[in-house]
Amino acid sequence: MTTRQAGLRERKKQATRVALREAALRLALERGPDDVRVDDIAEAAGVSPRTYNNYFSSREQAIVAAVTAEREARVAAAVTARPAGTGLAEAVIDAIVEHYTDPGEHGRDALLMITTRPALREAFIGATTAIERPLAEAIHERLGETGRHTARVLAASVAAAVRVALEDWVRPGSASGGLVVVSGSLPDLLRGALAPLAPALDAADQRHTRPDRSPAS
Amino acid sequence: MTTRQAGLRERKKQATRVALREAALRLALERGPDDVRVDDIAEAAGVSPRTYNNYFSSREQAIVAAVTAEREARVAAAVTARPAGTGLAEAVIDAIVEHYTDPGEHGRDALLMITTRPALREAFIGATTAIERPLAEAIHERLGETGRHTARVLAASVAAAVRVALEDWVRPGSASGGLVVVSGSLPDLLRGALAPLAPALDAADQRHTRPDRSPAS
DNA sequence: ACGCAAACTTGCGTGTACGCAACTTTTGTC
DNA sequence: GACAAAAGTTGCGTACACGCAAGTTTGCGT
Repeated sequence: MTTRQAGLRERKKQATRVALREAALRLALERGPDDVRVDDIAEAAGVSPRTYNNYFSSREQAIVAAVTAEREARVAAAVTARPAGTGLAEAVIDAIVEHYTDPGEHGRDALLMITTRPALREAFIGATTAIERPLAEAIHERLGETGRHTARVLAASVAAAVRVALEDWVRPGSASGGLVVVSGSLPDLLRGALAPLAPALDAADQRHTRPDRSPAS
Repeated sequence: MTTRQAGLRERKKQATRVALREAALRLALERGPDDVRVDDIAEAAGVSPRTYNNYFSSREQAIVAAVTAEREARVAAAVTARPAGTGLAEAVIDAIVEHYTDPGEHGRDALLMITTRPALREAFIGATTAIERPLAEAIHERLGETGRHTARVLAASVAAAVRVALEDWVRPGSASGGLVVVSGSLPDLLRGALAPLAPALDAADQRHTRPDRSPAS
C-alpha cells in the first residue's frame, strides 16, 4: 500500500464526490441553476442518477458543496495551527474570518448566483452546519479531555453565529422601513456575530488552563 | 369584527395547521409512521394533498410539529416573564429546561416513536431552530435596542446548544468502545449543554446594564 | 494467486415536493 | 350591500429522493 492509508476505495469515492459537485456547479453556471437536471449532473460526472443521490440529497446541496467544500477542514486546521498561547476566542474568530473571507477557488460569479436564487441561498446557509464536527474536534484539542461536551456546544454556537452573519450578508437589501441596514463587509459581519460568543470561548479556555469547580450548582 | 384583530382568515389557517399536525401524529401512532401516506393526513384534516404541502414540506415535519409546536412561543414568553433582576443566563436556561422537560400534552409514546425512527429523529432535532426567532425577540427585549444583533446570535447559539443536548439524549446508546456514555436525564443534559454559554449571556447582560467599551481586543 | 466478505453502484418502483394557473374565500372600501 | 384586490385552496404535471435487491468492485486473509 504505497498511498498512505487512503485506499483505492476511498480515493475513488472522493473523486466521484468532487466530480459531481464540480459538474453541478459548472452546469448551473452555464445554463442557470433551474435548467440543470439531476440526470445531467450525473451524466457529466460519469455515474448513474441513482449514485448521484447516494452522495447528495438535493441538487442545491451539490452545487453549494462545490463552493463550501473543504472550508470546514481548513478552518479547523487553522484553529489547531494557532500558537498555543493564543486565546481560544481569538484563534477561532481569526480562523473563521480568514477562511470565510477568501472566496475559494471558485469565482465570485458562483457566489452571486447562489446568493441570488432563494433555493441555493438556503442550501448555502444550511451548509454552515458542516463545520461543527471538525471545529468541535479542533476546540476539543485545545481544551483537553475534560472539555469534550463544551467543545461541541461551542462549535455549534460558532456555526450558528456564522450562519447569522451569512444570513445578514446574503439578505437582499434593507427593509424600506429604514430599520435594519446591516450589510457591511463579510469580515465585519462575521466579527460582529462572533463577538458575543467571545466570553464563552474564553471562559472555557480559562477553565481548562486552571481546572477548578464543575459548572453545575 | 368581534374577535380582536385575529381575522377569520388567520384563525382558519391556524386551525388547518393544527388539524394537519394532529392528524399526522394520530395516524402515525395508530399505524406506525411508515404506513401513513400524505393523502391520508390530508384527508383526515379535510384538505387536499396539495394544501397539506402548503403547510408542511415533509411528512416528518408535520408529525414532529404536533409535539414541538408552541414550545417556541412558551419558552420565549417564559424568558420575558422572569423578573427583570434575574440574570439573562439564569432566565434563559431555566425557561428552556422547564419547558423542554415537560413532554407537552402528547404522551411519551409519541416521543418514543419519534426518537426511535431515524427520519423522525432528524426532523425532531431540526425543529430546534424554530425557537430562534421568538427567543431572539425575548432576549432583545431584555438587552434593549442596542443588542439586537447580539440577541440573534445568542438565540441561535442557545438553540444550537439545545440541539446538541437533544442529540445526546436521543442517541441510541453509548459506543461499545466505552467512551461516551452521556445519556443522563434531559434536564441535566440541557443544563450541561447550556452552561458553556452562560458567560456569553451574562456578558451581554452586563454590557447592557452598564454600556462601556467595545469587545475588541 | 484465489476467493470470500464488505462496500459501492445501478435500475426500478413508489411516494413525495413544488411550480403553475384556475378557482374560491376573505377583507377593506365605497 | 356590492365589488375589487389580496390571500388561500386545489388539480395537474414534472422532477426528485430514496428503499430495495441484484450486480460489480475492492480489500484482505490464506
